[in-house]
Amino acid sequence: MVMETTKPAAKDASSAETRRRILNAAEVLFVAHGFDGTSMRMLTSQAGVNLASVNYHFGSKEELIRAVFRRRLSELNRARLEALAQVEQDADGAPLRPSRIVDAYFGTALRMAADVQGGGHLFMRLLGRTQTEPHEFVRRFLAEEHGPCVERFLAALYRALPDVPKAEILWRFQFMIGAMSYAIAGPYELQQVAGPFDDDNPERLVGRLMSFLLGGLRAPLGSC
Amino acid sequence: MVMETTKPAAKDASSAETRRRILNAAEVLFVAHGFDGTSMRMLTSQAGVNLASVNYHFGSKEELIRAVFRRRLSELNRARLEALAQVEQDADGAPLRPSRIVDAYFGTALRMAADVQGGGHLFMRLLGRTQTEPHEFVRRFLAEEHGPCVERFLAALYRALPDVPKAEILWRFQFMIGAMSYAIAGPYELQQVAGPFDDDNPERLVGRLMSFLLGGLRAPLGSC
DNA sequence: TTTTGTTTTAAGCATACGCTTAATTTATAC
DNA sequence: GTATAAATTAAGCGTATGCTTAAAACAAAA
Repeated sequence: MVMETTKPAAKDASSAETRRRILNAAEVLFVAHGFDGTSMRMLTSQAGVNLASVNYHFGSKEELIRAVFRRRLSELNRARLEALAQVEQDADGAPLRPSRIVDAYFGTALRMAADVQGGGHLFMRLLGRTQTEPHEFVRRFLAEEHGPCVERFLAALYRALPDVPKAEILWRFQFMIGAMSYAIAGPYELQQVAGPFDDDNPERLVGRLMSFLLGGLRAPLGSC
Repeated sequence: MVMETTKPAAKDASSAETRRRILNAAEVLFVAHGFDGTSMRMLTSQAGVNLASVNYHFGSKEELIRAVFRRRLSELNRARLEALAQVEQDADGAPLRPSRIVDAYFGTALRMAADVQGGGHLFMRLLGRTQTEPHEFVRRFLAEEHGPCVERFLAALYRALPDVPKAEILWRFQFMIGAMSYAIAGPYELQQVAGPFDDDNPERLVGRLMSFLLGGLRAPLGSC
């Protein structure tokens, strides 16, 4: 199975290329038709590879799904933690501003989502729908992948907002994730009603969402 | 096909009962496994009816999906419009307070979602995932069903917030829908990280979300 | 009771699914 | 070159899918 005596050389290049094509096709089709709605035959023909390639390279459809997420998610969460570290460094011991924490988490994601040609946009749309994903293995896998990153951000928010009950912060974090997901998914339904938006510049979307999220995060606690 | 000479009597009761059982089973299984993940055989056996019943009563699986949404959505949007009418009546000609409008739309939905035993909770979870639904006929159908209601609420918000650009209101409405969806879906992932919430009382959830939404809606416009 | 229309039932059809397999091709190592 | 491992290919396996159908069961009308 594995070449043990010598280095893989160009052989792996071919293998890696096939894997890349499969992952890219999977990203496109999973967003468009869902996991169940994307058959191996659709997928492999879109990728221009043989039907058996997915099972050869990834083992199963389920493992392919995991690989699709893994590829992008590790980079996203790395960027998030790096941004958070930068915020902490800038603060230089002083308490962190909540707005900086929120930007490190959600701003980083939105900027990845703005990367249309690199595929980040597609992936973020895929990621946004997984909270309510029917397949449990997907939810479980994502919870594991996100876990360490989310943990650190929550801890940062607890410290930055010592007067706010933790349960409240957790819920508001949940709300913010929802708002972000729908920001990325785009206002399909509203456009049907209100006509096309006069402004759907992705640059401005970051500012719009950030403003909204911070307003929500800083809202008074009691009932309104 | 249709009994024309006499009134249907008890015959329809049986028919309606079968339909009701199918719709209820569909709601449960669609939430748990998605549309594609729910087969006609799963569905009919859960409902305790014959496999052919769905096609007999609804025509196809696709039409069944539409019927599942129709049943609850007409009631939800009726309640929303009624709540908005009440707000307008209370205002008695004066400008509406945005918080009242938001409550009429999102509070009504959340209160329906709090109705666990009546099935409203299940349905609202189903509804929350449809924004990013792969099947286009579902998104189109929902846009049509929601259209008139959303249109009226947007118009109300435009009037209540004359200084805010319409595009901004539309986006914030989109963000609010996302936050609500995730509020209803529940913080599954965060619970994995932060442990079980010390408070997930659905009563308080309404207050929590309302506070967050209003904070977001009233946030300053410029970049932060 | 007979008739008429509605609903339920069991069996089956055509097709699509994920995945496997044996053979072949391709590329490198010796 | 020959040997060896990796990757690709075409064919096919067993099973599940949505849906149809013809017959049976049922209920109300005449």
